[in-house]
Amino acid sequence: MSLSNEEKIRQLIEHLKEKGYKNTEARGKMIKVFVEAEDHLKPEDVHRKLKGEDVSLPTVYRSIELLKKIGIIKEISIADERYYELYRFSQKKLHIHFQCSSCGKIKEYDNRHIFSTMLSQKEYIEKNYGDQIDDITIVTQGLCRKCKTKEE
Amino acid sequence: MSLSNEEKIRQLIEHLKEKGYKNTEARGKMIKVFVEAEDHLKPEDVHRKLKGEDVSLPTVYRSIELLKKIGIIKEISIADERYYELYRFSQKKLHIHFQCSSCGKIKEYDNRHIFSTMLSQKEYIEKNYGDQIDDITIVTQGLCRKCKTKEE
DNA sequence: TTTTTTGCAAAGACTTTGCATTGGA
DNA sequence: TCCAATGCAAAGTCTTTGCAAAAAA
Repeated sequence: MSLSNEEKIRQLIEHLKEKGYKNTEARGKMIKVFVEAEDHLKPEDVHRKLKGEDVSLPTVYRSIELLKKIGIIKEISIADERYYELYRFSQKKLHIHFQCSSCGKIKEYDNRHIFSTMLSQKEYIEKNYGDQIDDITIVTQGLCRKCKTKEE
Repeated sequence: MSLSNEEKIRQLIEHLKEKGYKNTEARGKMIKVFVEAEDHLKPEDVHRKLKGEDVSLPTVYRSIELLKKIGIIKEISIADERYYELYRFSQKKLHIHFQCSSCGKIKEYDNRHIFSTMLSQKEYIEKNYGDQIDDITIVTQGLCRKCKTKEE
């Protein structure tokens, strides 16, 4: 079963406090944005979603840094842009993104079969190289189905 | 069998000319840097390697853009930094990077078994989603063997 | 009250652009 | 020769920082 957004937000704010940081208005609002977005956002996107909520851009950057540090969100670099997305409560710690080099759209492959293969690769690497892998980000690029059709 | 660096450079310059661009000193030197580096470089790294060769930073950026456009190098984003590496002649069009979150070092997993699994995943995605995948970049993060040992 | 967090303005890092000059074919 | 490519300086982005004011605990 999955938690409601309100419950997730509550737990994340609890986590923030446990780590010794203050539960401020700006942080609460940003946590809400990430929980509700269920998507990867640029700092500018977060700021835009908070328009009229009086959260300055420097605060957005500072809070992103903090939320990242305590594991609430994670950073992904795609085509030299930084994106952030909810890390806790994302059942999967593995993200497979696709960016179409024609239309620029980014989507995510959410597929049980791919996931299980990737996780077995992770275990293979950990066993054979001795490194501990906490996070895997896969970015694929190419032509999406729609653009492929157009070009034919 | 693999080509010598000189031969690779020659062929890449040929490719440049075929595409209608001039074979200038700056471009030749940069191609040489990428062929010999066999590693991912930041624009600043390329510039540093050309110290004393009179290639300005704007030219480094402009040439990187060009070499990328004609498929000689490719861009990778790791931990919000842009890197570039040779794309042609890299037998593998698939790169699996690991960045240690403790010491920051970046290495590459170069392993036949992982590669073949990843390529089968690529085919699986292409068949099931209809997208055409030209490039896969995998960035893993965690603790490398050395740092893991230190922390224990 | 005390310490952390915030907004503002300014500074920084990295990247791109305009334009006159140089250089390749 | 003629157009493309380069260097320089300047302008743009995006991101970070110093500091006084405001807000949590």
